[in-house]
Amino acid sequence: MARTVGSDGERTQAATRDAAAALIARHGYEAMSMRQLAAEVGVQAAALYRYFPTKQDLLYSLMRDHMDGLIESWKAARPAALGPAARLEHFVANHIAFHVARRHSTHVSNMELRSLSRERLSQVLKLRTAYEKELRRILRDGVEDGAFRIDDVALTAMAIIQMITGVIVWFRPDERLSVEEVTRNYLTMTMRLVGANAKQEERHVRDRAEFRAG
Amino acid sequence: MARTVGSDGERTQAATRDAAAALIARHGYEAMSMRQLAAEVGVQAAALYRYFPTKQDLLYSLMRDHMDGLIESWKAARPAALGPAARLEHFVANHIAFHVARRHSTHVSNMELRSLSRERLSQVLKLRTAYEKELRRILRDGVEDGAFRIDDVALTAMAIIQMITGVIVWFRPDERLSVEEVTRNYLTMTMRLVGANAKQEERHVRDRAEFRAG
DNA sequence: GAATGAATTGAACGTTTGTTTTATTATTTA
DNA sequence: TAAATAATAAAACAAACGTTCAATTCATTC
Repeated sequence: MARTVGSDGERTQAATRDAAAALIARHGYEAMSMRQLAAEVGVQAAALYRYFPTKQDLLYSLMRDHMDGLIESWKAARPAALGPAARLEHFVANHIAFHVARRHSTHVSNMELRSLSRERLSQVLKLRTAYEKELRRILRDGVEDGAFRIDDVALTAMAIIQMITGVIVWFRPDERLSVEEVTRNYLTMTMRLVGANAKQEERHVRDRAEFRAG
Repeated sequence: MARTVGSDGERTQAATRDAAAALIARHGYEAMSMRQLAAEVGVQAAALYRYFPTKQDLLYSLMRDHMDGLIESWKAARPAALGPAARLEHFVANHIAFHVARRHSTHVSNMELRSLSRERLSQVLKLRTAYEKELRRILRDGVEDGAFRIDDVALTAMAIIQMITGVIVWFRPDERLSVEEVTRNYLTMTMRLVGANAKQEERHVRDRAEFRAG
């Protein structure tokens, strides 16, 4: 036996990525064997090495794509000319939407950093830091123009990110709450968390209406 | 070679637990080998099997102890006769103090649930649920007596737990902020998150003073 | 000081691991 | 239709894995 009928490199590679994300999310990177992954894809283990030189290359590729996608998604969603409150709202909404839509790779990116080599770890962390910087910027702007009351911007940024990323730990889309309801709740909690006052909340609601109007 | 001079079962077992928590926290359960663990303890791998029948027994033991300790710690710290706001404050403070003091086993308990067998997983989850129930109770009480403004108690409880457990992801005790400062920040954020109003905040400050006085 | 039990070593077991190599077949190109 | 290339299977590799077992030495008790 060798090449099979209907075999297609691109399809195999894509199927490998999907299956790997799912398996690693469920069992962990170390617990997933290349043979197990290959079986899921419907191929022999050796075939995977045509697309990913090593197991760790596969992991890095998943993480890298996840982070690139996250940053890209925020670049596309972020409003340029709005006030801090409205920008924070967009940030939270985009973050939740992105992560809920990518539960598997989110789990991988959050849990398997320790399986990366030094250089690759620092590459991924660099992207992560850049992303977090966007949030800190929003918070700082909000403090400066009086929209937020925050004691420590860096600490608050970490708290918010932990909170809104944690959605995927308990949230199941087919249960009691919809993504929209969950997002609305987290938006409310976030705005309170940063001490956005009522007056400010009114203002950002107005901003949002203007933004959506065009 | 066989029994070594000064060897002591209890000491070896305790050292094994500590080393295992540290190694699993750093490299993951699957990535830690029994030989690696034994080397850390200063013993041969076979010796570990005198104290833990299998590798998974060791993991379960760590998690079990962690959860038991957490619940025990809350039982000892929780104030009986105070209002929701004061009780919430105690909950958050105790949670952060406990987890910061036990970074390693916290990491293990949060990351390695998937390596447990079905029955053991459900045992640990049962404890976890019981603990979370305590928080939900506080939140519900606060909603009922008007101290908190909360849309969804279950969702808010998860958000708070994710947020305050996340401390150990970024916090290092030897850096910019002390545990006390960090805790104070998280307390403020939590109280705002649940919509505790100023009037209520005053009240719980008074409660706290009374609690500490008596 | 002999007997008993506790603590550990060292070697070995069968599996499984990530990965490489070689051969073979399917598809595409000329 | 022949040649070239892409995609895979099958088998094999050494290394590492969790675990077991018998032998051996330290510590304690009588």
